[in-house]
Amino acid sequence: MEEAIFIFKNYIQQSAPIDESGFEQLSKYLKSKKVVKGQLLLRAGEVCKNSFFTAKGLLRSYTIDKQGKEHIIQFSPEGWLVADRSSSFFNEPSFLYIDAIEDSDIVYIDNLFFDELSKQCSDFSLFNINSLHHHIKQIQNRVNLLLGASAEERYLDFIRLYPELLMRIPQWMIASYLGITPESLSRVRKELYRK
Amino acid sequence: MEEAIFIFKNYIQQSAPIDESGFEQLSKYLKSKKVVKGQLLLRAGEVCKNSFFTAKGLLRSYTIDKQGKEHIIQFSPEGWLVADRSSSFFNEPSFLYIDAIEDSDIVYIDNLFFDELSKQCSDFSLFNINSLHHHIKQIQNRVNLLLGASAEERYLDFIRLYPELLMRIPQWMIASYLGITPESLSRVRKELYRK
DNA sequence: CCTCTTTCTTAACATACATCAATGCGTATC
DNA sequence: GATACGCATTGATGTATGTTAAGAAAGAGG
Repeated sequence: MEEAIFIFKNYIQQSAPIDESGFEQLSKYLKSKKVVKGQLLLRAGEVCKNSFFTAKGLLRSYTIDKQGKEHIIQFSPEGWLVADRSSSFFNEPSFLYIDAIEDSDIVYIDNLFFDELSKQCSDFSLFNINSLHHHIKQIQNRVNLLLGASAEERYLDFIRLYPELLMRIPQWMIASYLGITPESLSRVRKELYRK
Repeated sequence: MEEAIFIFKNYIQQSAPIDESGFEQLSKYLKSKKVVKGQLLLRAGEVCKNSFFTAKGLLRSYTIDKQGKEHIIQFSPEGWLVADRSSSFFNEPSFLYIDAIEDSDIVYIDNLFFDELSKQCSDFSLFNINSLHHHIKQIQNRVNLLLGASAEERYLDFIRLYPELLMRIPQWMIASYLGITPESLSRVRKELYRK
């Protein structure tokens, strides 16, 4: 078994008690791929047919607005799963782009994988509902910060939540995630040093 | 059966084929209440033990930030269900307030109602997953607007999405929902008349 | 019907953040 | 090792939105 798939299997087994042969059956829905820095995995307008599990490396998902500006929605380092859930679930064109920030080992997971797994294993659908709630909580928190917190506060929150990502992600991307310009982030950081 | 409960029953039956006696059994988890304008239904810090179904009237959910400013998260007119899902699901203190914008008829739905209903009726858990995805889609869209759209664009989007609420909600609340001040919204509107 | 409160509007002024432009630094590329 | 490119920083300036304050309009309550 390829290493990326193996790592993914361990990830799944944490939430669903599936045995080797059960997993084997589902493995037709999985593809391990190496992607290089900058490579696109999903393009806005496409229907999202896969989830992407990062075995090694780092992905990002982002939108592009009318003025052509990117807005980063999420980072996805090792052990994370990323997809456009709405697009998958409703079978609608995605408005997300997903690409690689670093050379990465990714497992492409066909949506059918989760359907099958849920059928075989009720623990997994519980896990799925759990992760939907986590997702809501996380986005909701982001809305709150965007509504009520300054650039500095949002940056501090980012550091608190994702300290290990700080050195791996270029600052202009962090700025994009925070909803500010790279110049502003630079100034925020300068101000924080001063203190 | 009280009218509010009756309306709620119809709402449920749209997604779950439950018969009278089945519903009767679950009705112990339901309470119909009249609430007056301004009345609090949920306070931040409490664990959210209920969902609230609006049979008549209008609710709002909101947070209060460190500086004491309110940020409206959601409006909930007739036929809508509102709750702090994260708080209910994870059994954590809520950070939401919910109160009534108008005198309203509300059904208080104990969280157990949905648990029981899901057990009895698999269609309903499907409905539930569906609505979780809808929720994610909606919040995600809001994040996008906050990241990339001007006050005017956000206002126009609000009008597009909730035209029927425009006259029922005071403008300062709409401003709060949009993440701007009432004064700014007033200017935006003036500017729109001019065009 | 009058009073009191809340909401909306307008204006002057303040500020956080964006934009534009220049510079420097690291590091990939050949 | 020279070139070039992406990224971070800094400064000058611009702009959308916030703040404060006042008055007008609308609505609620007695």
